[in-house]
Amino acid sequence: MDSGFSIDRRSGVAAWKQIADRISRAIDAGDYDATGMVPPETQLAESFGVNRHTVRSAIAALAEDGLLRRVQGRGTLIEKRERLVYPVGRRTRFSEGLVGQAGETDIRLLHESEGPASVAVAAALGLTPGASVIQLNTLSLADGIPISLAVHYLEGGRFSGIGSRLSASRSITRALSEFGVEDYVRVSTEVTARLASPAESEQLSLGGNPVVLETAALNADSEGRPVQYSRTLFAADRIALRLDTPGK
Amino acid sequence: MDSGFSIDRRSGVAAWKQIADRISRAIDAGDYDATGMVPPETQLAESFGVNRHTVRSAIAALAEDGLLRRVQGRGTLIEKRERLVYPVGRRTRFSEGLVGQAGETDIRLLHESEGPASVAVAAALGLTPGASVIQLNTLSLADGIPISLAVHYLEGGRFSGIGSRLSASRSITRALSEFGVEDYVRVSTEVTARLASPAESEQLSLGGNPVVLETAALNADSEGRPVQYSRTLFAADRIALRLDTPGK
DNA sequence: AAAGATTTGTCCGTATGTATG
DNA sequence: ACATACATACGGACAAATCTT
Repeated sequence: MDSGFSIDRRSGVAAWKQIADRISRAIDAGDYDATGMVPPETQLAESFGVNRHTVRSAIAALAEDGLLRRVQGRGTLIEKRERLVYPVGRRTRFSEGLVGQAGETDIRLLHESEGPASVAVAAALGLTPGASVIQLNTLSLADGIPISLAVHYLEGGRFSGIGSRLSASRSITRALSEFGVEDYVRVSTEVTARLASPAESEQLSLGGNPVVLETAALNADSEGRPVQYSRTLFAADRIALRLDTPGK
Repeated sequence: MDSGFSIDRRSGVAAWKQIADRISRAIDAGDYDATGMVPPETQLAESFGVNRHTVRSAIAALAEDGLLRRVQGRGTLIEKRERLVYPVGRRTRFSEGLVGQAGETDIRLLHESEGPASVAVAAALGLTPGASVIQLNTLSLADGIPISLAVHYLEGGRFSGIGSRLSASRSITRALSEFGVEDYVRVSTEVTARLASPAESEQLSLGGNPVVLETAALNADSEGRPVQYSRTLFAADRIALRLDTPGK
C-alpha cells in the first residue's frame, strides 16, 4: 500500500521519526485493524528500507506515547483510541456537542486579561480598533483529556468580570447568560490546520503528533450583534469537526 | 513574545527544522508584519539559543520553499502568501468557491478504477458492502498551484465512464450533469488534520509544511440519494475552510 | 562622497548524533 | 559492542552587499 516513497534523509527529520509518523498514520488509516498489531520489526525494516535498529527506535517512541505496547514473544500491539466528533453549526456548544461521546467535559480558565483590540479582533466584533476587549484563555477537556485550547475575545465594558463567572460555572454558555445573553448563535467558522508550537503542544499534552485544527469563530446574540470571537486549537488526533449544513 | 520553550534535542527533529517551523508560525501570526522582514540571523540565533549557522539552515529551508527571500546586506524578506478561503456549505463547488480569489481553477484526473466497496464507503453511499464503486483520484489546482488531493467514490453501474467525462469537462459538476445529476447538495462534511505522507506531500507540492486538512464529504442529489462520497486532502498552509451558518 | 555599522555569504575546522552492517 | 559514513551543530574569521551617518 503506502510503501510509497522512501525515507527522506535531508528533511531535517530523523529516519526513526519519519517511520514513527508513518506507522502512526497507517494505524489511523486502519491498515493493521485485521490483526490489531504492527508487523514484525524485521518486516517493517525491510519495507521501509532501513535497519531494524531504526524501526526499533520508532516503535520505542510510539510506545512511550502510549500508542503501542510491546510484548516480548508476541509482537507490538496497538492501543486503540478513537476520535471524538465535534459538531459545528448554527448552535455550537462544547459540552452539548460531545454528549454521548465523552462522559464528562470541563473548561478551565488559564488566563484573563483586558486590553486594546487588535485590528482583526475589532473587525470581527464590530468595534473600533483599540477599543477595550477582554481576552480569556481556556483549556477544554473531555474525560480529563485536553481537547482544545482557545482564546476568546469579548467586548470590554459589557462583559467585565466574565472570567470569574466562567471559572465558577465552568461553562461559557452559563457565563454569558449571567450577562444577559440568553442565547447565541454561531455566525461563521473558519478552519485550517498547522503544527502546534512547543508551548501549545505542552498545554494540549500532544504527544508525538503536534498537528492542530485551528478555528476562528464568531458568535452573535439573537439580534445578530457580535458577542464573542474565538480562536481555538483542537488536538487533531483526538477530534474531527463535523460541519453541519442542514437542508434549507 | 514566543521565546516560549527552548529547542527540544531529543524529539527526533533537527534544531534547524524546529526553528524553521517557529519562524514559519511567527510569520503566520503576523509577528513580523511591522517590518516585513525576519530579524537578523544573529538576533534569532541568540533568542533561540543556537548558533547562527543553525538559524541559517532554517532560513535556507524556508527560502527554498519560497517563504523568505534573502538579500545580502539588507536582511531576510518575507514573501507574502495569502490563504485561499474555501466555503463549505449546502452548495459546495470547487471552482465557484474560489471565484474572486484565484484566477483559474482546474481539476486533473490522476487515476480511475472500479472495484468492490469497502464497509465505510458502502455505508456512506447507502450501498451493500462489496457493491461495485468507481474510484476517482483527482488533484485540484488554483492558478496552477495544487490545492487539494481527493478520492471520490461513486456508484458503479450508474456512473460508468465518468472518469473520461471529468477529464474532458474538467469539472465534477459538469461530469455529473452528463449522468442526469442536475443538482447536488452537500449533506455532511467531517474535517480533521494530520501530517501528509511523503507521497501525498509530493503530489500536493507541499514544501516544508506537510500539514493537511482531511475532509470526508457526502453529496446527494435533489431527492436526497447519495451520489458521491469524497475524501479530500487540502494543503493546510494554502487554504482555510469556512463554514457559514446564516440565520434560518 | 566617504566611513562605519549592519547584515548576509562563505570558508575553515571540530565535536556530536544518527544510521548502517 | 564495534567500526564506518554521513548529517547535524557549533565556533570563529572574513568577504560582500546594503544602509546610515
